[in-house]
Amino acid sequence: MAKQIKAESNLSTEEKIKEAARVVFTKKGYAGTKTRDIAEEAGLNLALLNYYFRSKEKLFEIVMMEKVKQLFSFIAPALNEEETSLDEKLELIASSYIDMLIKNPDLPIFVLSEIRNNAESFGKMIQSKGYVLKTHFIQQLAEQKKDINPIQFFLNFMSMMIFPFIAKPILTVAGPVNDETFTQLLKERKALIPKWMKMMLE
Amino acid sequence: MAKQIKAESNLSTEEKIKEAARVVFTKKGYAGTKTRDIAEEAGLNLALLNYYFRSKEKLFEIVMMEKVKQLFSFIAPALNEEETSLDEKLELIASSYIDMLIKNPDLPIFVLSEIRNNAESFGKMIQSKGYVLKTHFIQQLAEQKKDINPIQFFLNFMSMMIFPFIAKPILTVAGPVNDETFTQLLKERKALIPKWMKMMLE
DNA sequence: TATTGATTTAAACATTTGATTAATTCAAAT
DNA sequence: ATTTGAATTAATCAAATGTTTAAATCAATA
Repeated sequence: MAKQIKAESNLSTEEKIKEAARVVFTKKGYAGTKTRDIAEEAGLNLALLNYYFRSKEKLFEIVMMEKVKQLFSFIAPALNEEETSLDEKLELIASSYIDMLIKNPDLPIFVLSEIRNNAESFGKMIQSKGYVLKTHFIQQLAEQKKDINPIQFFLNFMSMMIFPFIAKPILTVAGPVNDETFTQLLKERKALIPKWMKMMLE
Repeated sequence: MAKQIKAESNLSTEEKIKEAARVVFTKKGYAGTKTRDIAEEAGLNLALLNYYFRSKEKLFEIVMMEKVKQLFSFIAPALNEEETSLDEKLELIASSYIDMLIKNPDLPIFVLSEIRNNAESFGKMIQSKGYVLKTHFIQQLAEQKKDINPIQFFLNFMSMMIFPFIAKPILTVAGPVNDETFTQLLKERKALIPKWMKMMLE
């Protein structure tokens, strides 16, 4: 029995291709993805990729743009929220961002590897340079604790949220972690990371 | 003027190929690397790759094995050092590990991406499963603070050391960081990370 | 129903890519 | 100097891969 690639759906052909491209590109990266992989994943004829999207590269750019947004623009607004305290920001961001990453565990490693391969062309995708340092989040941080470098603090925050997803393959292969315990670990981190970040401020 | 790929050297042909393979594989990943790239980087005839190493895959396995060792076996012994206190371990590991990463900034993203693409086959490269949890480091941690999950703590430690190198392309493109300030940031972290880790234990 | 244009398909094309081959060069041993 | 086997090279091969083409199918409209 030939394996069913995807449940038939009422998506448009164009959208089916895009969705398949998301799946395959995210899993295998640009260089590792063959246009035939995407066609098969979508259950569609190979020529349709070029019919709807001109080229592999154009299709990739669309997916990449989406994924960069998904990874970054998620945090940006929360950092600039005027209403919330620094502690609240840490809690809200950690909780929602980790939830998002649990649903998209391949997202960080995908975006970060691809950016490395093509650093220049992603300058455009990123909004104004130095945005992070001008946010309310950083202001609040500077007020509360003057002797910590805001970049270092922010880097710690991002590290602790994102790195586990990048290291997941190692943790499951080498360490005492399987798919379930990994998710459990991550859920715990939603509350733990803000706690640890606050400890660093004392 | 044709660009000089590599300074002539007295390395053996076999070693020249391996060195070129290290450079190109680490920068572009397995799928993104063409055997002709490696030959050109080495300044050698393409056929020599197969003459000395049978295939691209075999050559890759050799390089990958090296790089996995470089990334992991560096920490393993230090974690099990009987002589040093927990605080000392944090300081020694952070300092030497970050130094190593400054010299090999592409190492983490390379190894972690490739493992994702081929998780199974790297189970063999990693030593005994659950090694980390049996180390002296973890014992000391359990004694000092019983209410913290050792995996979480260790994950934080690794996150804060490794993640900045993975995020480097973004930091330089989007943020207020260039190559010099990045290295400076990382040097500061050699002393800061142990300090933060200790704060988490209070 | 016939027509028209969009959509889909199988086949083919040109290039890239990993690998091999057969000839040549080189260095050491006789 | 000759011989011998290893090392190197240019050329080639076969498969993979991104793309295009021309024909077939479909759906809407006249």
